[in-house]
Amino acid sequence: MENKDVMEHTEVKEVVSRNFIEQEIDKDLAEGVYDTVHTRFPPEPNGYLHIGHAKSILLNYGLAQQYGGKFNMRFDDTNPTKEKIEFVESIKADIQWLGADWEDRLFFASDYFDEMYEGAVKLIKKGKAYVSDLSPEQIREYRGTLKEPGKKDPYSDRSIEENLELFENMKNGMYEDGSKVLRAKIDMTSPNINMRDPIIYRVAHMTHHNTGDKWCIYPMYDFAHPIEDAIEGITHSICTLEFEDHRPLYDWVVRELEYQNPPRQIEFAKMYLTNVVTGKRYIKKLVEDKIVDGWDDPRLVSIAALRRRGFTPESIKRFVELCGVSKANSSAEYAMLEYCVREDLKLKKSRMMAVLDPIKLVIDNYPEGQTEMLDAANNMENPELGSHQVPFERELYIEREDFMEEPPKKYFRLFPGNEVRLMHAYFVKCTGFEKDENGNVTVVHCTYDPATKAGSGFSERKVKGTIHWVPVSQAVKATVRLYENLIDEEKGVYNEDGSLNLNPNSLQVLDNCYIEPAIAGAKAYDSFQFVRNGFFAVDYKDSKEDALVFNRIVSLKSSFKLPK
RNA sequence: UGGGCUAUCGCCAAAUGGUAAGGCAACGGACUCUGACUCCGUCAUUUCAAGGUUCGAAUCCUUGUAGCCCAGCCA
Repeated sequence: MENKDVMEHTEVKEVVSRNFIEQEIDKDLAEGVYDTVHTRFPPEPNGYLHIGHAKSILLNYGLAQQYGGKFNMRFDDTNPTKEKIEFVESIKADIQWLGADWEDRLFFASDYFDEMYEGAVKLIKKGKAYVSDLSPEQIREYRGTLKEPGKKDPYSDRSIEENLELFENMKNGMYEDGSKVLRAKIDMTSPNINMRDPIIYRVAHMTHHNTGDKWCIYPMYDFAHPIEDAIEGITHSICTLEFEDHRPLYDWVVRELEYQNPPRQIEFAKMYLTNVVTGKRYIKKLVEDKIVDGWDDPRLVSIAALRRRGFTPESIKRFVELCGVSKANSSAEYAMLEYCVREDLKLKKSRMMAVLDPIKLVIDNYPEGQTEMLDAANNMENPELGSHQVPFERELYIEREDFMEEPPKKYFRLFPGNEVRLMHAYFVKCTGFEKDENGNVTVVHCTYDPATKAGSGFSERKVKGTIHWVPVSQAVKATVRLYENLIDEEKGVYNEDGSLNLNPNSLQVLDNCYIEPAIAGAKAYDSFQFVRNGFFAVDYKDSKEDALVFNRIVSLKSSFKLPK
């Protein structure tokens, strides 16, 4: 008996392998290097967050949760020339939306400027830092190249006293921007360029969004970051691969500053997504050229854009989990993101009916003027979501593509003589159709079978197709914006000339759509409608317009293709 | 002979010397009140390449190859 329980328990328990960061942390914990896990997300407030940041946020937050540790939010605002206060709020909002909770630990690197200054003084006193008068050009020259070692900075032999005085003068605003810097004295011949006496403080007479005009010297990332981490008691400073070469410097700083239990940096590969534009340069151009309407245009992958497009925090979290963490450069397929949102939404949201490209369906044997209210389950697979009423009447709108005059083989929808189910309603059999002078179908005629009412248990015969509809007299006219990926899936990101290969159909405005009355005016209705193989979502950017956003989440490839 | 990092299915990714997990995608088939969903099945004799060590190698060694990152007073 007991044995059986154990067996069942083992079977139920999913065997999840640990990613390399978890393995490193496990080791640290086992060896007693740290007795807790404390992570952080340290964006520079110089732009909006995108899907790539989501990975970092969720990774850091997830690790803290998993190990019962803490997660800090920190703005890495050490360069006033690039940062704007506006971004601070949007970044905070996005992180909260994603569900990463920093509790009361919201910090700014600029809060530590005093301690950083003291750290610099300490280095000078140890003979590990000096003030250099070299110009930016000279600094570059002396640094050497990737293959050649650098040359000794002629100012590197200044006395401690002189350096102390000079550095204080720097702080006191006695020098012009660019005229003096504080450099760490490490090794000008190091094969690692970051170790060739890196600049750790520069002069910048600029008002800082947080510290105002208190400072005119600002620490460089390489010097500031390890200090920020150490002050906050961060154990694992997780960042992206391009900082790998900076790790020796990170370790040098915490060692020379003699921090106890210093944090350690671990790097992972950034996440790229296929068929989307991630480069800031390109996004800027897209915005400038008015191809997209801003950084939160639903076709972009900023967190705000994904939110507008209908993605949920849960779906993004799941996506990040599915992608995993490694040190190999890779890019995930957009299809995986789509899978995650479908998975998240399919049991959670109501599925309403809407017709995007309407054609009239007349049920000739249904009494004129009669309306009956049909009960429509909000979600067939999840009864807990309840139901709502849909008025049914003689004239309905159906999707134009749900009728074909001459159907190809295996077409299960409406065509003369064929019977289909109207979702939530009756079976209807196509009896004919009308065309206008251009040969376009304008009206489809059919008859319905009262015995086949949904929910009646009718089982005499079956139909292969089911189509959605809305009642003509009560449907609400709507404008639907249909978004698809910006990049053409088949052709890749770039054209041969290097320009972006944009999908001309990435945005289609459909202004002749009809939605069922239940969602009329209910902008905040948290509904998604699976329309054959996609869904549309209410646009979250409420103030913008009353449009619904149609989002073709499921690839059209998986559906029945109409032969051309 | 600059340095650092990476390489496992179309895309992610596990395997830590014991005989290539899993997910996405794709493809069959069953089911279906939306051709969706669900279900069931298929999908790496081989891990960038070539040698070597070993009873045994994706894992260790050697030599190559390919890709990414680094010469901001950016982060």
